[in-house]
Amino acid sequence: MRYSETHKAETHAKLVKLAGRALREKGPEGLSVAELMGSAGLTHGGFYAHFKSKDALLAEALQDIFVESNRKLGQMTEGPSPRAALAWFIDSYLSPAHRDKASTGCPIVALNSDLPRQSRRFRAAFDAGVRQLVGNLADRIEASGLADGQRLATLVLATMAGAVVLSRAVTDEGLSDALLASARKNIKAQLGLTDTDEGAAR
Amino acid sequence: MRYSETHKAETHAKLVKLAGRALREKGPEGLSVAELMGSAGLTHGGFYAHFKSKDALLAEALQDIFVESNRKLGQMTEGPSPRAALAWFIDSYLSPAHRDKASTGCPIVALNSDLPRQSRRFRAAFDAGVRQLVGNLADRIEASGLADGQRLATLVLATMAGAVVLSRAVTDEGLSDALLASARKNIKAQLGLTDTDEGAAR
DNA sequence: TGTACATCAGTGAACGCGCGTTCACTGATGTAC
DNA sequence: TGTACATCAGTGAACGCGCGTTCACTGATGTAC
Repeated sequence: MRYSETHKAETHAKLVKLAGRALREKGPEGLSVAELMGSAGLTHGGFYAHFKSKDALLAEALQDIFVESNRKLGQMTEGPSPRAALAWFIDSYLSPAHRDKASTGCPIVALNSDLPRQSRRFRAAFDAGVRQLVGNLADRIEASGLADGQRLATLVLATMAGAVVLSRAVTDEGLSDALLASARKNIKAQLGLTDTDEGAAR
Repeated sequence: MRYSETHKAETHAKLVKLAGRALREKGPEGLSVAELMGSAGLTHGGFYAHFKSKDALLAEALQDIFVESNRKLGQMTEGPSPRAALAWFIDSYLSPAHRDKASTGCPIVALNSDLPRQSRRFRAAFDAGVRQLVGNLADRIEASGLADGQRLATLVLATMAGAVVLSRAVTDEGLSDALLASARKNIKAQLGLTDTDEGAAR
């Protein structure tokens, strides 16, 4: 079975994408090499033609997740005014949809408590990703006319991540929704944005 | 080797305490039965004289952690004025010491991303613990003369947990310290407390 | 008072299982001659 | 044009390991007679 020239690279990319989702759903320990390969329609032995080790895969998958997150944030803020874009980002981050779908959500929420037990490599990728995201968000905040973007961005991201974390932990859905809504309102107020639900909330 | 009447209960309590620390340090999957028993000076076989299963231990350890957390919060708020007590709690939650010692810290920060993969029993214990903590905090907030304690307490806890989560993820210590400091300032401002570092911060 | 027996927290060998990793192999196709 | 060989993504059996869990056993002490 000879394959096309791009075939291996395509398989590799597919594995990274699948791993990114499995990583956020099941965590680094829960992601199994055999299961991942199976989900791509392959057998476990082929894994090592693509990655040096499971840890190498995890780091690559995490990098890809952050690249994707930053790309999405960039996309969001292309069209509308900086203020509307910011409101939209906050609404979508603090939406019940984000809470309910960890597999495509923010890695900070999905992976933070696994972090201390992971390899230096993985933690470095995480750190770099967070910095990028904060920097990106800081730019949007300053574009909205606010000073001290870096500090505000860090604070906003921490608050949003904490709110989603807690909203996932709480069993009562009404309470969980209320928490997200009140976080949306609170953060927007702090950024001087009006809470008109311009974005994707609810 | 016959033991005193209270011996078994003492051993049981000791195991729960040790498990509570190991749980926050290594996570539910990282905590090994054999290692736990070894750390108590026992062999792994004896475990099942104390707990029906590993999962039963995890749930019991988690309950104990939350009981302890609530006890501490109660203690803190006994002596001083409600406002000073609240400031003290915020400072100690957002302290570098809390960031650096997960094994005795807040379970929300240490365990949140493991939660979705745990048993119903474990998640129920977590949920109950969070509710207690929120209720407890809401009481302190209302005692400080603020309305809407429940909503504020949830928001404050989410923001604090998010800040510690992020401060643990960031490698740069200066940046991590700054994040905690700015969260302290921000939360106190929202609660109408002056940021005079009345508590244990730095 | 002395002996036989019951108690029971803890021991340690053994189990089945899933994991990450290795490696000799396959087999369809491109290339050399 | 036809044959022999090289290529290489993927296969699948096998490995060593640590895990949670089971269970027959130990042995110091309290109790019964």
